[in-house]
Amino acid sequence: MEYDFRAIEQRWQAKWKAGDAYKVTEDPSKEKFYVLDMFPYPSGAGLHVGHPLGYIASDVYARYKRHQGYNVLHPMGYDSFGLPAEQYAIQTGQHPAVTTEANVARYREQLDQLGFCYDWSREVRTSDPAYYRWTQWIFAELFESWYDTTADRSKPIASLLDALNSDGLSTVKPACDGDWWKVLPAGKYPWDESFDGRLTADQWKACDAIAQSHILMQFRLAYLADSEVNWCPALGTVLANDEVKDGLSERGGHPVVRKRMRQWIMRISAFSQRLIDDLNSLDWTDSIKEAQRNWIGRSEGASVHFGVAGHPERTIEVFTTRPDTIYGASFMVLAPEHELVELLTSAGQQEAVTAYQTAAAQKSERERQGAGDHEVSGCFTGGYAVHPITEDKIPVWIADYVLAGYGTGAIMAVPAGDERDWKFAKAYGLSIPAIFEGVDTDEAVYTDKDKALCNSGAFNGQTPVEAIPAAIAFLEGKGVGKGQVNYRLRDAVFSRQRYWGEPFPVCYEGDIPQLIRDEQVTLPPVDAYLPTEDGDPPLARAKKEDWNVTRGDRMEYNTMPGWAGSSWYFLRYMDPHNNTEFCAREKSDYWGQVDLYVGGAEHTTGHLLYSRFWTKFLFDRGWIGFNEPFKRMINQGMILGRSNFVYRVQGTDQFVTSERRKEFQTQRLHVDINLVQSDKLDMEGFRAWRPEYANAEFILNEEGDYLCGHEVEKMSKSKFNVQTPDDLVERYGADTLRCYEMFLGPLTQHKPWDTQGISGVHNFLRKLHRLFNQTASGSAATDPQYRVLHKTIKKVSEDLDRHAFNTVISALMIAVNELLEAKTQNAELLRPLAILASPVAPHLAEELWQLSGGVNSVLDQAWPVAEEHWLTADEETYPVSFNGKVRFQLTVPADLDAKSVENQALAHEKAQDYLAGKTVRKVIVVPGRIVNIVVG
RNA sequence: GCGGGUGUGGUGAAAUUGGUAGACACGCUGGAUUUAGGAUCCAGUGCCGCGAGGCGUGUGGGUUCGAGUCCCUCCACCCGCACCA
Repeated sequence: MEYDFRAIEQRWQAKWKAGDAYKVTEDPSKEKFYVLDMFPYPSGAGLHVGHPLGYIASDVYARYKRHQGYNVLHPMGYDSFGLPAEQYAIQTGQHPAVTTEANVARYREQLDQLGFCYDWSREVRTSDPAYYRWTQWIFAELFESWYDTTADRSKPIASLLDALNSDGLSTVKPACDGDWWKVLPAGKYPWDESFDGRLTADQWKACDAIAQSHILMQFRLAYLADSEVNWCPALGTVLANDEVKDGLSERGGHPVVRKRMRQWIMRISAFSQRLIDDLNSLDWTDSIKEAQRNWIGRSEGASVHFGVAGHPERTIEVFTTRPDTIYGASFMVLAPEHELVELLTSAGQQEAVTAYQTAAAQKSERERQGAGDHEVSGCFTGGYAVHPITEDKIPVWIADYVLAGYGTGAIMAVPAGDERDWKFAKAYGLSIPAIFEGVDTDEAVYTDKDKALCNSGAFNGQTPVEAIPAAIAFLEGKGVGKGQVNYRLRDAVFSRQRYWGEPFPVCYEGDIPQLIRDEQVTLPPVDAYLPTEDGDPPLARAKKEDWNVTRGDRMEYNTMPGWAGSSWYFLRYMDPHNNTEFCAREKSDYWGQVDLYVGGAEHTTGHLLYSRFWTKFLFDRGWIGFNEPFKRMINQGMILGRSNFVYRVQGTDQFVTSERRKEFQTQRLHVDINLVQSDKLDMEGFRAWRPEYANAEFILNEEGDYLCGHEVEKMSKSKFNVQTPDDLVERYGADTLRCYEMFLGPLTQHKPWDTQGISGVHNFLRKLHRLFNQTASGSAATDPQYRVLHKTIKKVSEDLDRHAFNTVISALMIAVNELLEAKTQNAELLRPLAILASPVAPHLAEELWQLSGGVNSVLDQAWPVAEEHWLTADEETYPVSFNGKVRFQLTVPADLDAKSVENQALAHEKAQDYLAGKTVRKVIVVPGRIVNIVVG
């Protein structure tokens, strides 16, 4: 009987669907296992063969865990808010929901044909109001929370109000901007210029409601603030730091500039240390953990206050990791945007400073970073700072290389010990005090830490390692500085000036935002998906009656960023239809952390950071019982395309075969891989492909073929190298495609797609099918056949445990080859093999399970156990080597002791050739492995 | 510059604790068969050599009876971050 994969796959997909085979419910009697895929953004292009790689791997693992008796949660959904649908809407006027719906349907169709074991009753879509209602709820709870830095926990805002009313800020330390009282919007506050942030209960109570709400805003975890944001004019929206690459937007590659805007912001920075510390509890690769640490960017050092000459009441605060080098600070540099620039600038320098500031503001982020080559530029303010120890007056400059967004936006420049400061000093002729013993820092900068300090007062003779803590203590004693830990991680901008995202559950009364919590705010229809003429976001176009809720003076016009919905979706799968909570605590207690998270490595840094942040927040507030979302994570490698090329002789319609292209001046052109078989071009097909090739003539090779060139590169439409899973499922079946993608190589590695190899895997499934079709009643299984089975059980189980899916397929191939060779006909023996094959080839496995007399579905069969006695052979064959070179094989009884093995090896007739005239110095016998005879 | 990773046949790769390098496939070569197909079956296939044998896991060294695996050096490529004080 032929392997009719179409009939088999259709039959079982229909039966599984009819029987709800993949539906799971909480079952306290069973141990749970949560296997999650990164849910896709449903793009219009559909899936290519690279997309399902991770889905197949997680599916295989989920099925394996189910066989092992776990209650497996394996859901799927869509990250369905996003830019492409909106941009399509801008162009066509079609509502993004319509585009999204169509794309989702297409994705579902493609996913279904691969036979995944998703429980589709748990599907979520981030753009579904029933879902984003809870994204809005989490936002609202963040708004209603503050971060207690003493307890290192998020707490409800009510507890902060209690504290403010009774003790002001004397007993609580909420996470906030350092100088929160300086950035308050205009209003009436009961304090004067000298206020330093130590708010008393009386002052608090003396504030009116508006002032109180402004103050409270400074402590909320979701807060509104004017801040420098990454503004992308082409996209008309702000972007988060991780959405900007090299000063260009990640999507579309448009220039990004800095702009000051009032935005919703998430206080993720309060979680910095926990986000670093808790990485230790996770089973992730070092590279992902490192990327997280890198992004958070912790550095230890000191904050130091320099005086301002002529303004004894003001100080310039800087952060430094090298407080030991403070005696070498010969000038200061402020970011051009620094608030003290105005005060410091002398009349004579005013013009130059303003020009420099203007130029800096107009530069794009990319230009400002010098696009890699770090040119020095700066401008003297004309003002001076006072060194906190020597009390010398040192000049203050502004320069691009000091970033407003890091530290305090100001540095003490130590040219002797810092590369950039040194370059800057050289460029502008500033002094470079020598502070390292025996180092001429006039010639080159010295950044190592193994020379003692000099010209450094009390620190003279100490190495930096000793001097750093000493310097911190000294500065603290003098009251001009203190030890400090700094993080690169900034608070995350949470507003987007787009239509296709979650609307905020917020309205405004004046400029005071009010939460709307009793009714869900849904996206109103708009007449166009572009900003208004006043530059307001698209939602400002909605008329009052278009909103389902209108309150206050106006609604919030911004929407939430793409990462909002994807930061908690793994929780919603646990309780997807709950309309009173985002997820019932009993459900999240049962399902717990994601045990295995599979996805691409491309955009994970931000996603992981944000999901971890929200998870910690929800944990702090007691809504879930774990503080990290993903216990273990695997990044699948990218499947690369294999492009084909034709070579057109320049200025002609002639195309030359790859072997002879050097004889001509040619132009290399991508050709559709569907027109190429084993690099041979279908010339007729090529002519028919595109009108400009209709008259193509070919210069062929000796065999009369046209051979195409090839190269491995990313799959993309424009390279005509996209392979869709649909074609392959049609031709070989889902099981073949699943097995082939797993067989291709280690999951985590990038690898080129090569359709040719698929025939080997397809053959394997045909042979497996044949093996079961040759069973005969009454035929007994032999011992060697049992050994093959149990060896395979062991190998497949171990390989699945360590996610080595490629060798699982090899092991099954070997088993099938050997069992066919051994003419196995016993159904009893074969049945466990169907279970072993079921994770990778579920349809065929089910068919063969039934065929071999299995009861119920193969899906629920217990995973077979390898029996030890079948794993040991009666005889053992040792490779016998002389001085490490294997010379012959020696077969002995398996239970023979090492000494006897040694004797037999030495007595072996072939050994005599190698022993002649030599003395045996040593014999090593590794039981079950090898015999090595050392002669000399 | 910093951090992470990878280098093994013509190709994808295997070798889990140091123990026969190249399993399993693809491709290729030869043969058989055939309803001529992108089918099936058999044999061969790391390199050099007629052979015995020698050489082989990016380079060079080291440890060891034994190294793809451990240590040091250098090289190449890929990915992430990057004027972060």
